[in-house]
Parts: sequence; C-alpha cells; structure tokens
Amino acid sequence: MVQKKSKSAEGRRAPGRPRQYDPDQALAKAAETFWKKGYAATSLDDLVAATGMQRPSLYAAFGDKQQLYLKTLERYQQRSRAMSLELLADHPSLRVFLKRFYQAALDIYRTGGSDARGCYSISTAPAQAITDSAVRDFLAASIGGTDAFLRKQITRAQEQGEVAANADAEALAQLATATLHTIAVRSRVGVPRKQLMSIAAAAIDMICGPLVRQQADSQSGKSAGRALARG
Amino acid sequence: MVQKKSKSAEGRRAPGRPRQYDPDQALAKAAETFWKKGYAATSLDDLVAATGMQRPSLYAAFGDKQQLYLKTLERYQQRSRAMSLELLADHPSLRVFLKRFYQAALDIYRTGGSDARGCYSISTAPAQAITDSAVRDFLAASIGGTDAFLRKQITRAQEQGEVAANADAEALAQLATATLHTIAVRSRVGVPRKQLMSIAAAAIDMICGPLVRQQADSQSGKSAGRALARG
DNA sequence: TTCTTTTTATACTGTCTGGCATAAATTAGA
DNA sequence: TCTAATTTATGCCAGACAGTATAAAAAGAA
Repeated sequence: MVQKKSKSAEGRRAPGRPRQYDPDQALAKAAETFWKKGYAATSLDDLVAATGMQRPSLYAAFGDKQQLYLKTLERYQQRSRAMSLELLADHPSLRVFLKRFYQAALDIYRTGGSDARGCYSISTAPAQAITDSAVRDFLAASIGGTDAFLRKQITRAQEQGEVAANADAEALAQLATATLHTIAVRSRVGVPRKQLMSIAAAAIDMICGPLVRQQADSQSGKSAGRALARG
Repeated sequence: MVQKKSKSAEGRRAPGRPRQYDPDQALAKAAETFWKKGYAATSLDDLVAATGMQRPSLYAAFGDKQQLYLKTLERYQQRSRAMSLELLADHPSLRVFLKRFYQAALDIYRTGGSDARGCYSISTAPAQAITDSAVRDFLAASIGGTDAFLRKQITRAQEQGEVAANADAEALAQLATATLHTIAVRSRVGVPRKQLMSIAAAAIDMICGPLVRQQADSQSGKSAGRALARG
C-alpha cells in the first residue's frame, strides 16, 4: 500500500521492477503465523500463503526461516516498547501506569475468546531457546529489558514517594515482570481477561501498596489515587 | 532393567515375547527429547534414537507423536505433584515450604549451566497450545492445579496465623504461581540459579511478609522464622 | 529501442516427515 | 513339538520439508 523508501529517503525510485509487497506488512503476517502455530510447526508454505510473497522473494527480503523469525521478534519487541513509552506520555502515577501496562498487554494477548494467542515471544521462543542460541539470547535480553524498564518506573515512583524508599526496586520490577509472564501464558490457554486483570490488580497492590480511603496523608504526591507505602 | 507387571500385579508372565524396554524409562527419554527441542521440532527418528525403541513399538506403546507427548506431560505433572507433597511431609511453615518448593523447581530446571532447560510444560506446551486443544487444556488444568495447591498451603498458613487473615489467598497463590512461571522461563534462557532464588525470596517475603529480627511477638506461631503479616 | 537493475514466478531437488504393512523372533501353554 | 500371543525388526510410502536455480517481467536510464 504505502510505497516506502526505495533506497534514499527521497521520493526517487530506484530502477528495476518495483516490489509488490510492503516489508513491514509481510513481517506482520509472518509473525501472525508463527504466533499461532509456533516456530517449528510453521512451514515456508505457510509463510508464503500468509505474506502473499513468493519463496525467493521471502529469502531475498528476510533470509531463511530463522532470520525471518528473529526479525518478527524484533519487530514485536520494538512495537511493545514504543507502546509502553506512550503510556508514560502524561506522566501517570506508577499505579496508573501499571494498570495501563497490563491492560495494553492483554489487548495484544487477546484473552478470553477463541482468538486468544498470548504473548508472542513468551509463547513461541522458549521452545526454540535450547537449540537456537540466537533465539535464547534474544529472549534473555528481552526479559532483561522489561525488568529494566519497569525498575526505572518503580525507582521514579520511589523518588516521588509513591513507593516505600526502603523497598527493593529490582525485586519489585521482577515481580511485575513475573506477573506479565503468568498473564502471557494464561492468556494463551484461554483464561478470560477479567481473571487476568484481577491478577494484575493484586500485583499492583503488592508493588504500590493497597489503595486506602481518601484521608490526610503526611507525604505528598502528585497522583490522584494515593497509595500506602509498605513497611 | 526392572521387569515390571506383565498384566496382573502378580509375578505371572503373559505369553508372547517379553518387551525389551521399560515403558516409564522410555517416557522419560522421550520427555528429555521434547524438553530440549520442543514438540514440533522433535521427529519420530529423534524419539526412536532417544528411547532405543523401534517405530512400531513406540506406536504400539504410546500411540502417535501427540499422544506420546501428552503422556510425557502427564508423567511430568504427576512427578512434580508427588515431589511437592513430599516437601510437606514434616509440616513446615509456609515460608519454609515455599523456599523448598522453588529450590526443588530449580533443581528440575537446572538453571545456570549449559544444561539449563527450564520447566518442561511451560517451555514446550504454549507453542502448541493454539493448534492443539488437548495440549491447551492440559496446560490450563496444570496451571490451575498449581494455583489450587498453593492456595491450599496459603489458606492453611492463614488459619495458623502465619499469613494475615484478611489477605486474599487466591491472589497470593497466583502470585506464587507467577513467580514459578517467571523462574521457569528465565531458567530456560540461562539465568543463573542464584538470581532466580533471589526472585523467589522476594516473592516469599511478599506472601509471608518480610522476616523480622527476633523479638517478642503478640501473635503465636509454630515456625522458627516468624513473619510479619501485611496490613 | 536497448541495456541494466530489481523483483516476481515457476519449477525443481534431495532430504526428511509421520505412519504403517509385513515378517521374524521370542515366550507361555497345550 | 506345536499353537497362540506378543514384541521386535526391516522396509516402505506418499506427501511435506527448506532452500535454490533459472527464467520471465517490470521498471529507469541511455
């Protein structure tokens, strides 16, 4: 659809037959297939059918099956991170951010219905992680990145008094990631969204402390829903 | 090795050529192969090589590849549950039990070294869960069983005053399962055992409350390491 | 038109796939 | 020794597999 860059960012077209596919759209279609069937069970014929590309075009554009899979994983990671950053645009409290974060995750995982699919990387990469070190390294880095991102938000909340200063931000971040992981797996087996949001809510209370009724609070904060720091 | 039951529990042998393999040992070898390579990437030739059985013997004993996989999953589940029950034999406190529980899990996941493999079901079943409803149902029931088992231990701890009476046992159990899930995935990508035990320790503190220094405590309990109930 | 460049389309290869048919081997009991 | 029962061993099949060689098509540039 959108005829993208031919080489230079300018509108100049390169010589040669123009490609009939959109690379990013093809990656998206390939990812859908891997997402549903898993890496090993997805054949090149499946990918040809999903992308509408011919086999040689697939190889020219993305390399072999493994390289294509890694590219779809990276695309997924980039989009997930971009989405997470968007949730921070209006500087929400940690509690509000985490709620958005898990809601956004569940939007992607499509829990509950027959179209449940879970998290792409957590659902498909572990099976390949032992025999394919590139997949293993990607997954390890991806999980570490999630930990680091969440720890950053928790540390900021600590600085602003929303989380107890003596809490272990690293441990809380790993707990938040653990919650994401369990939601990822449970959504893949069809657990309805409502139940998963209640798991997320419990985790948020663990991290931010349970919500307390409106009352005078000695420590100031900016968010509307105040949280009680844990001892 | 151990010539097992021929049909009746008695030592009576059935007529016909005796089988040269031990069914449980064959299941264990098949599971090892699926565990390492994943379900879809494991070929029947791999299974023949691993078990030492011939193809027709495999089919006669366990059915086709999918049925064999399900049988290895059930075997894994049964053994895991039996092991968990053993940890309760001396009626430990919840804190002590949970520590044992995660340690035992990591023994199975073999974290840290090059022989890391993660949790069998969590590492291999999700990839198949969309296209194979039997696998999906098994995994859903397995996760639900873990939740229920842990909730039972937490409820008992509540009755004995080790956990705050107003805590949500169901939510705490799901948090404990979430911790197991994140450890399962992280161990598959090679995160060392020490780091994973520290995640588990943080989760235990969340559930049981952090350990406090020896001091007079109004509420009685049986365990040596007293825990502070959360507000 | 003609040349060059790039992509598409067709077809092919040798290997591997899951599953099964068939026959040989090994035992218990008659 | 003979028969029935059970397992093992060999071999085969039709289809699917990943990956590639080769030629046709479609564009810009000269």
